[in-house]
Amino acid sequence: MKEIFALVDCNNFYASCERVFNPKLEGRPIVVLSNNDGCVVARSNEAKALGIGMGVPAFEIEESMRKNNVEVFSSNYTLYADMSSRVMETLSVFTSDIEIYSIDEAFLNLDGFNCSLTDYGRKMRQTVKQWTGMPVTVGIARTKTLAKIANRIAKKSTRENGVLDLTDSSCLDMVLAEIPVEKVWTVGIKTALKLKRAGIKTALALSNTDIGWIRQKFGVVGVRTVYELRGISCYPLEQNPPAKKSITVSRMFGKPVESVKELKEAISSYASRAGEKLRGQGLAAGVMTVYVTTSRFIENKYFNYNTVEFAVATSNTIELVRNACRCIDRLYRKGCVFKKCGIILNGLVPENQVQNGLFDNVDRLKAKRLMQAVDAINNRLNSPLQWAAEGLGQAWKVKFKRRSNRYTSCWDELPEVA
DNA sequence: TCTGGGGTCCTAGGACCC
DNA sequence: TCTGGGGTCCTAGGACCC
Repeated sequence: MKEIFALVDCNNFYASCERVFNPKLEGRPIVVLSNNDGCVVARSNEAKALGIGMGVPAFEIEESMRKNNVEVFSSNYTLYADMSSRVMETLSVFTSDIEIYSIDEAFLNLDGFNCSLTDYGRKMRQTVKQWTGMPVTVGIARTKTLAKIANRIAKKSTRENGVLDLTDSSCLDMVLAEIPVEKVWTVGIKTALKLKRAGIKTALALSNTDIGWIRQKFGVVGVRTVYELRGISCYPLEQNPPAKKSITVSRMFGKPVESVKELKEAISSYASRAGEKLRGQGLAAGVMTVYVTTSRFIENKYFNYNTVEFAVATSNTIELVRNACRCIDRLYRKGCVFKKCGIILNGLVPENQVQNGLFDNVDRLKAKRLMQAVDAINNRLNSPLQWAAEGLGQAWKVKFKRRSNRYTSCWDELPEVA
């Protein structure tokens, strides 16, 4: 039996989140910036119309944004995460076969629905808007790749009214002929360049390419993409996402770091956050990698990393912090101006399946109780506890100068009605 | 002065074994 | 002591996604 996928995608998600709680922003150009207010990560349609590109460094367009009265926001991840779960919860009313693909996208299986899929898509769209305030677009097709394309067209064309069903469409070839090959899902910048050099410029041309040639030049990923464009599904709906294979915490510094002391404070803070993530998912890590780097944009770049293997997989913050600091001792180089460091945890295993070591003399039960107590307090009270190793001044900490309120998750920041 | 963060999958090549 | 070849496992790096 052939499948039917719907891709529901929030429009300009971060920008729309800001608008939901601030109606004055309706019709205004909005831009949301990355950590440290570094570069543009989301734009409202009005901002796109002004020619503001995705990923552009904020300092380059400061002047033009001021001139055009663009509303600028720092990222407010707490707000976005909460809005995301509201949208996903609403969507799951329409089918339980749902895959949350990213913070602002979900694939739904609409197989076997005995109704007009376009009407059903419109109903979803209206309901999400009414219940959460979030505008979404729906693309429907036989494969995930084609659903992505349907969604793209529905977003661009006002005629579709936010929903496009390409299932068994007689004009699929015409549609694909209009899609530049670099806009196809899984075709990135490098692949697009190679394809274009071979004369393949549209999604239609790609779907008509010889499979053997694709296999040789682009491996199995390329082959899957071609099949998906032909309507043969290669990527099933993933309802129970597989367990995480790695956990990363890394940040650019709010201000450059030159001392080993500050570097250790920062890595301690990230290690602590990584520990929270581990325990939140019921996992323990067997391997830890710490890295440090100077700016990518200078000569004499310095990047280096150090990896530690734990004899017994751990989720104990004290152990993570101690080892992360030892890594910093090995990585630190005097005279370098560091811009970023990070910690990556690998070898993840469920906490209750950790292999104990023969010569392990750590009181793991005691450590576990301590972590549980810390997590309980931090979860309940907006994270008042932090480790001494994280330091007090924290000048390196990420800057969010223009952050909006956490309207939905913080008592002190609820929206007020005058 | 100012350029994000967190993931996954695939492949090539080296190490190692038989 | 010398030789060939095939298989597996692991890892680093590339490419991509949002």
